[in-house]
Amino acid sequence: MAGNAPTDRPLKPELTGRRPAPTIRDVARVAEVSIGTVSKALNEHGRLRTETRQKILRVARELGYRPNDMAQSLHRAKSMTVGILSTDSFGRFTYPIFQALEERLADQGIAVFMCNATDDPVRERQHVEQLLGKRVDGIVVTARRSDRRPPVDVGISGLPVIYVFSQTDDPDAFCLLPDDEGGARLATEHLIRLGRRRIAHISGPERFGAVRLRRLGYRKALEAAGLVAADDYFISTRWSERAGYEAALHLLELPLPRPDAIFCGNDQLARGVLDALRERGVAVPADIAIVGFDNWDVMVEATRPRLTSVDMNLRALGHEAGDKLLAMIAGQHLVGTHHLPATLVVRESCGA
Amino acid sequence: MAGNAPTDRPLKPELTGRRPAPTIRDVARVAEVSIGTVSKALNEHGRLRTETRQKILRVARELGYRPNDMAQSLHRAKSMTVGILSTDSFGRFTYPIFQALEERLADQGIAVFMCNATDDPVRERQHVEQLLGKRVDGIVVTARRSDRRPPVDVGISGLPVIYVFSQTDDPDAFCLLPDDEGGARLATEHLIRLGRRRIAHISGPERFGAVRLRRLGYRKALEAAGLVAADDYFISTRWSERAGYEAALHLLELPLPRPDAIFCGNDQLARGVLDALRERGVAVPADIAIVGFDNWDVMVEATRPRLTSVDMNLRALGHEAGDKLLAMIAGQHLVGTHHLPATLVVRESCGA
DNA sequence: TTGAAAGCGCTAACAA
DNA sequence: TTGTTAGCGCTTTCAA
Repeated sequence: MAGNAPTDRPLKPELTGRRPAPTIRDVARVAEVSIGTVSKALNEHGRLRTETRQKILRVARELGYRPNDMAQSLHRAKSMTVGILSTDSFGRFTYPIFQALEERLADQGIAVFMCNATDDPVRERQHVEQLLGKRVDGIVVTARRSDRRPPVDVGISGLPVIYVFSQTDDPDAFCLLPDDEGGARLATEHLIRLGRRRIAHISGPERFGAVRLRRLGYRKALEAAGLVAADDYFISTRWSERAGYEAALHLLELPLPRPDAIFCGNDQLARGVLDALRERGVAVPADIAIVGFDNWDVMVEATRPRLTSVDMNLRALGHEAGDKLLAMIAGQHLVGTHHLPATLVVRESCGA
Repeated sequence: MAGNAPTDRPLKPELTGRRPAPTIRDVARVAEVSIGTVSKALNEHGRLRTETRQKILRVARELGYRPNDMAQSLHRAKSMTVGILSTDSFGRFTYPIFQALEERLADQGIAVFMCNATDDPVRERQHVEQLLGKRVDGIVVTARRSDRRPPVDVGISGLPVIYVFSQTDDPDAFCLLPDDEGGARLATEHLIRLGRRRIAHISGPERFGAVRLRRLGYRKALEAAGLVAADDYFISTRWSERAGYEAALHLLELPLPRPDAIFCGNDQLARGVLDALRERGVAVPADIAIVGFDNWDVMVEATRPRLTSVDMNLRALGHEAGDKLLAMIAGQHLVGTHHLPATLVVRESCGA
């Protein structure tokens, strides 16, 4: 055991220049103490002679020792990792959620596996299997939200699963969503408060739950104000600027009284609408006020006038997801669907 | 050791409903064979009596056994994981790279840790430490590309690091970038081929390497065609639609002959330019042809006419990054900066 | 064809 | 105050 040089066992550079990470054993050998003692020193556990502790810490530093998480995890039966399973190919919505979630978990020393499985159940299954093999402490599921998705099957593991920005049928599942209905209500109420009475609504395909909920919020706000939501004032179309453009032209040609406001199901639609109105010489917000949904910076700042829009607070959603997942990992049992409040960000397009 | 029921050791549901994953030991116990035999059966190694193998596989399935990757990794000194370190807060560029990379690595059974460290060196350091602790087999670094970033310090580990869509000063580093210069050249050459002679260039802030390289490509193409790049024809501004709008107006007011084409450093600028031109009654592409950069679907499809744009092929970049990282993990030693070809996607805005 | 046991790197309980 | 050792779950060599 005598005082071996640090380069004793492992540190011979291989062909690749890669070298095995030093182990606690290496530290013990160099510091001329037992493994248990090193462990004690590093984890600041029992009592040790200051001198010994110092020496161990010094050696550890010199050797570049860093405990092997896998070995630790094996021992603790806690991997300190979670998996994020996503089926959103684009990432515009899920990326902010990712970020916020990762931020929250990283604070607790938990690392995040990113798994993409765009529209491919087989791939998703492989990912889940892999995550189970890695003994993740929890799984987060996000999705493009056209519809409820089938639940993720984690077998008998009882592993915590949380659905964010996505929903599933399993009544025991825990789902976290933005408040589409509330957001739509906020937008509509704001327009009403500004004196608008003939408020139209252009939105995406009705198979999206979000579309149905936003329409619901829009309707409720109108009804609460004693206004009617004329059927012709609602248009369901694609989620694109061009669709918004066309829908706006259509609205202008209706025999109905012309709307004095249009609440759009997303910012792209709103932008198309603005485009059409400008082309037709309709003043925004003077003649028609516009409100969008998503508060997507690229869109809302580029329109003229800048676009008032509903913000789903995706980062808050991600943080909340992180907190809840941590709670579940800690043993709490959460179920049901929860909605996080949206916010209205007022700019010039609504004439506030 | 006699035939114990499957529920012998672990499977009592805890308070949380979580139960420890069955181990190979559990399988062995239930199947009434030794651990080594189970291992052989599962890994299809040595020769076993078919009967025994069948039984083991059946028991494993019934118990929901799945090998613990951490234990395997510990043994093999290969974690089968890599980390992605990103400082791109927005994700528009890095997300497609992520996806493609993850796809490639997942095919090899390698899982990806996602680490975000937007503009925070401390956080980045923590992430690197964590990844080292997890004994990842490699690290991928992506960044918002305003400038070269300091190299990631992986200590003496000799761990493979690859910089994608980002660059560092370390001459031993391996960097993978889109070919900004080549992309710009493609765009400019295309305009020249269409007969344009007075080609302006509006781009982002010059501190971006991409801006300098794209300008270089633009210039080289002009020079190769015997044209001059008038200094007034180059405008460096912010990366926004509004900036593009203003720059276009500025160009129109120059005492110079009016340009007959504008190559823009990104699609947002191009969109602002289109906006300005439409407002001024300048026909696109008849009077002025426009080409953008990024080929960002949301932009290129929404403009009228639709926008011709340079595609950096980010997914290809991600795939290539995955392949190269795998090669490095396998022991190959790669250095230097490599550029992946960009493509010109022709639409109506250039009058092809 | 199967079993036993060492070892991967670490922690923690127990001995000295 | 320090050392020894039994595991954590798995693979692999060597024995039986």
